[in-house]
Amino acid sequence: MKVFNTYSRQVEDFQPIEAGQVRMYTCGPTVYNYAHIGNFRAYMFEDILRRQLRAEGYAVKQVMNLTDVDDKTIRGSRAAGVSLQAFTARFKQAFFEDLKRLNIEPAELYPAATDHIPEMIVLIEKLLAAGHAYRSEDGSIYYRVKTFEGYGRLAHLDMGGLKAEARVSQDEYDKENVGDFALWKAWDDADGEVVWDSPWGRGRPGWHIECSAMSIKHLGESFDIHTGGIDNIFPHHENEIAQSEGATGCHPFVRYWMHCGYLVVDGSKMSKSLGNFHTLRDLFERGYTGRDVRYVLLSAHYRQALNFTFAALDGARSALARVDEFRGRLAETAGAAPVTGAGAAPAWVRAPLAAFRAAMNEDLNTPEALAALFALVADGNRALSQGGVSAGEAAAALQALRDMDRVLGVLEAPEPVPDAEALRLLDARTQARAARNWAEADRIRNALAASGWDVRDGPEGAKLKPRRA
RNA sequence: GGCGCGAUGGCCGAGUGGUUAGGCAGGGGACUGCAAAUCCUCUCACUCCGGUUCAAUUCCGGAUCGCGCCUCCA
Repeated sequence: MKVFNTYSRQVEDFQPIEAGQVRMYTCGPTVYNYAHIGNFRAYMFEDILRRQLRAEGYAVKQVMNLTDVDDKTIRGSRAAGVSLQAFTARFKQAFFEDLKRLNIEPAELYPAATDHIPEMIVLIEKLLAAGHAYRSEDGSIYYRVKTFEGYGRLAHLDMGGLKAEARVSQDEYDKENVGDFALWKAWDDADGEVVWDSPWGRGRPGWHIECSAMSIKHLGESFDIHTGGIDNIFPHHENEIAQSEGATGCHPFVRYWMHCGYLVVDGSKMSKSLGNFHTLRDLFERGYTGRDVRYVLLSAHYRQALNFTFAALDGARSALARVDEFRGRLAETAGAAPVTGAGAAPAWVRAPLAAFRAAMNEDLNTPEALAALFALVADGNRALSQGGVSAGEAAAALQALRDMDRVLGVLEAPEPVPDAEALRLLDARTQARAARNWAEADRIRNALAASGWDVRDGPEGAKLKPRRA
């Protein structure tokens, strides 16, 4: 399997530290609001990555952090007049609900920042002892960036050329250098009751330190993959490297850094003022499903900017309906036929499956993988129409779809079964048609449509299909 | 100013030094009592200007346009 490593800016062969076992850390949500679809692009990318790794036979241990203490969560909880914990609990729950609706596999572990304050303090003490950090007058602790050789390497930034401009906020006036970043923030009024004791006085952790502390604790001082959106490259991931390697002396902290591109909406960055800001919940209210959204997120390569539009969402729905239709045809042909060995699969099943796997192993090329899926659909439909498909072959094709869906997670969908009343009406219509009573037949067809069923007349009689929006 | 990304047919979106990406939409056909759905099938492309090459959408240079990062946004 090949993956693009941000650190080297190259596609590399993936080799885990421990054979057969992948340890990966994925930067999770800051739980101060409902996540938007741009956020979910990252979680989707990570889901596809872990699914493909598993499909290739690796055991995966994925750790995704929950940032439940930072400026935004503190501000939000104070505005809402509730405790930080109560405030973030609500959005943690919403986050997991959303993941489920997108059919994103759960990570093995979801550590929360507030549960790892002692580990962060230990890490900061190590950095202080190593001379990588210093205490400022107000009791905050900063990372002394110039002591870490190679700082800026991940982001390809030359820190020497950094302009000392006015982006330094006022509460950071006592840093030695503008590039230095906070490991520990001394308490101030805005923090309210959000405070922990530390060897340097009361305060709270900086943002970056949590990921170093939690990844080291749960994955070790050196692990395989670390992911996030490209906006995390700098400063967050750059700082993580400096903190982790600075504290442990272990290099490399991470072997493969992987980042997904932005999601834009109608060609523009998502923003509330443009009215193109969408949470997952907004889309559900408009009648779209997690499956529709998931398909759209799969339709572009993860490193490319993805243009999210409602036209794409509608297109996703149509495309998935075609796959559903195909699976239905296969199931009828397969009947109860057993899935035999791979050798029994016809070429029109084997070739797309091989192409699918090759595409996914080439740095998760999901658009090409979807093309392989549709090659299977088209070739299979053609074969079915020509009547030359055996039950065993159809079963093999169904198995191929399941194999693909192990990675895509978007194909299988429960189909509602017609109720007794609908079946009775269908039967009545069949009799009306036999009597050439077209008016009555059409009346029943309309009645069925009103109750959510489409009637499909075919060579083998009429069938009911759930009506699509 | 520094670093980096992108420009593909109506829309979305892969890829390749010479041979079909794919999806959606649209046209045609099959099927049907009529429909719908479905299936089959077809049209439409590689921002511009140079260069390398037998051959460039693909490589190199430049231009134009769009976008991102440069201290806490996935």
